[in-house]
Amino acid sequence: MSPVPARLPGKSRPSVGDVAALADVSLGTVSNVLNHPDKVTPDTRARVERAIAMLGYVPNAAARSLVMGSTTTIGLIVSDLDNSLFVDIARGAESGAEHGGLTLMLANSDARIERESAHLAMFAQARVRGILMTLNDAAHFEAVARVAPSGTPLVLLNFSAPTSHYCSVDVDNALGGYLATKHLIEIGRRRLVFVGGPRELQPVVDREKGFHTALAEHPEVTAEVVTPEWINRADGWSVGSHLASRILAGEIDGIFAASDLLAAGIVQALSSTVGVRIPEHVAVVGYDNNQAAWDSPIPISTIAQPGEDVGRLGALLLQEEAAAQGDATHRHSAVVLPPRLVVRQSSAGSRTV
Amino acid sequence: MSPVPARLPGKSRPSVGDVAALADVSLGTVSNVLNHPDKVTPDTRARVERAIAMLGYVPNAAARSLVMGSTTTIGLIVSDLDNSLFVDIARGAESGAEHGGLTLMLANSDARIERESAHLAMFAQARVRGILMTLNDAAHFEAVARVAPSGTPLVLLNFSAPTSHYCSVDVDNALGGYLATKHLIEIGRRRLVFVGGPRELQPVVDREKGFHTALAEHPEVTAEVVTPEWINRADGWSVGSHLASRILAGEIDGIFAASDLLAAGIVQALSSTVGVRIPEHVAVVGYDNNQAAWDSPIPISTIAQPGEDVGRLGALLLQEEAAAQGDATHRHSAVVLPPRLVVRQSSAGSRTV
DNA sequence: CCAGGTCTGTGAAGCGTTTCAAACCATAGG
DNA sequence: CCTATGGTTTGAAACGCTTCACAGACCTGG
Repeated sequence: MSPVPARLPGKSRPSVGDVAALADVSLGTVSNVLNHPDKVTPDTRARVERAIAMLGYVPNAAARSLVMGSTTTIGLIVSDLDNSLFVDIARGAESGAEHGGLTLMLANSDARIERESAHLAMFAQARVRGILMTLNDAAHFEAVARVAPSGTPLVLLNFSAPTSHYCSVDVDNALGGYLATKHLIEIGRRRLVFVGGPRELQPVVDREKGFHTALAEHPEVTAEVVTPEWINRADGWSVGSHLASRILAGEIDGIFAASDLLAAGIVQALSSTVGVRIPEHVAVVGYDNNQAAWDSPIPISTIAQPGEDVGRLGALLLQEEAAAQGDATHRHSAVVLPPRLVVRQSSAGSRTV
Repeated sequence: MSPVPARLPGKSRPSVGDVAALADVSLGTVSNVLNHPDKVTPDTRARVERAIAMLGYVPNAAARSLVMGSTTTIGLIVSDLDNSLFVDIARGAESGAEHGGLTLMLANSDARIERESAHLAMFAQARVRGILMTLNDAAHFEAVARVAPSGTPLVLLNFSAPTSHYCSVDVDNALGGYLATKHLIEIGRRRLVFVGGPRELQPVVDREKGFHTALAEHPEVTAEVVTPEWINRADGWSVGSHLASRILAGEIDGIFAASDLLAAGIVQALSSTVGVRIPEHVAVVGYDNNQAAWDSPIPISTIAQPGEDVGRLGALLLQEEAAAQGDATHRHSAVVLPPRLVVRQSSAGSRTV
């Protein structure tokens, strides 16, 4: 009665053999029903399918991949599931994988090298078709390059491969920095501050580079750089507090922060400073388009990263590379996607002074 | 020179056989070096290990699990990676798995039944040791119960199994509702509103239940219930706008919202209403301890869910159940964890009126 | 010098699949 | 009635690994 077949305690799961016996056909036929249904007479197929249903047979992926010599899975290692950018990337990667009939296995490394290595090793043992991996800095890259399983295509995400041994999909952080700065200048700001993080974070360094590029085009704009310890809300808060008096003094009228959390902290600090108005006295632009940006009391302008595109494109590149295995003609490509500016209240309109 | 062995294009990956040949030992010995190093003489072991390194040999998990008859992996299906609660659960599950020497495979279903089924099927084929799965409502449970692979332990998370066929780890939403309401009453509020979501969401229904339980203990408190279409920020915003005038009129002095997003929307709407002060005129408590709650201009009191504990405990229960496979003495347990109140500015201190 | 015991290392069997050459069967044409 | 013809079905081989009963080497004490 129950669709769930009661399996005797001692009995292990049914195999093709059991199905074949029940349907009174050979092993090969059962396999054909599963993989080449058209090669089997309709009524034989029906008999086999009934047997499969009765036994609750589920193919064993391990056995299949053993004989096939490859799996139908790709692995993705992300560095921080708490950051919505990486969730977007995961989403994109999943859709890219699905497009090629593959399934995605997701692993979270918390940006810790030993966890990255462990997951890499695990994926290698699982003989995944390929591995997607987000990376934040050069140190991690080196560690990864050392242990990366040869023979398994690896595509780097959110990072530009310094060597031509890997494909990569990155977002143009310099362009993002340029866009943010340009925007501040275009709405009339002339005294800018870049608030960045530690030098180890390559993306932050690149964003600052874009900041300076935009400035180079506008000699009339003055600029300075503040480097907090990290790029969280708390860091933003203390930077904001420090800057408040100078803003009131008119020495600063535009802030570009290297992350939305940083920007949100700054906005929070400034909002609670009597007399400072955003965006009238100072315009603020963040980076990432995190929830923190639109969730802020004063919604914050930001640079949005195309996370889903990064993931999807990475998955596609991976499949391309996997298909070209052994074919020496494959050239690793380093794709760089453009971010885009999202204007919100924190930098709306032009200067009121 | 390079630690990465250049594999000839046509040649496939090395197997135990290749290692054995190079090290001049038998297959069994290589296997022993890998799995029972103590059964092998130190220098034989060294020879084998050198061969492994030279060839860049990586064991094939499929072949191993085929002969072993089981894998060392457990699967987790979460319904929404954008919600930090589920990320917490994933973290906990990972640590619980690790504790038992297992690895976690993470899949995201976006709360769509067809994706849940697909992942369930995929895990079944992969012969995972067991499956952890977050569930939001009874409809999903029924769909899942229909397709759940028999023979693979399944533990439900964030959901209380209505039947005794599954273990489950849930959070006591009624208690959470009770705690929130009790808190509002204790800081002196007497005219409360519960803002909930649609009836399909069991957790919301339970939270409301707790609301009424607390009220029953305090006949002097009046209460009403508002049911927006959904529980997002936008819904909160419109509820807040509606309620503003009544708050000014003194008809309402405490709000318990079924989610932090809802609460954040309400706070946002009220903050922009001239004359309404939080918490002086109205105290607000949310639910979930999402980023939205502490990120709000006025940090919002909330009920924090022990997501990591849910995940970790789930993983442990799963291992217990897997170990007891076939042993009829295993009783499925339905664990219910208590949430806890986090007081922030939105309900700080006592009434000022 | 030999019986008995202790370690090491061996190699065949088997795990659940897919594939592919060969066997089978029925039908149609000569 | 015999032989091609073509579509179905068969079953052995192979995938990479672990296990386990055994063989070989070495040592110990009598």
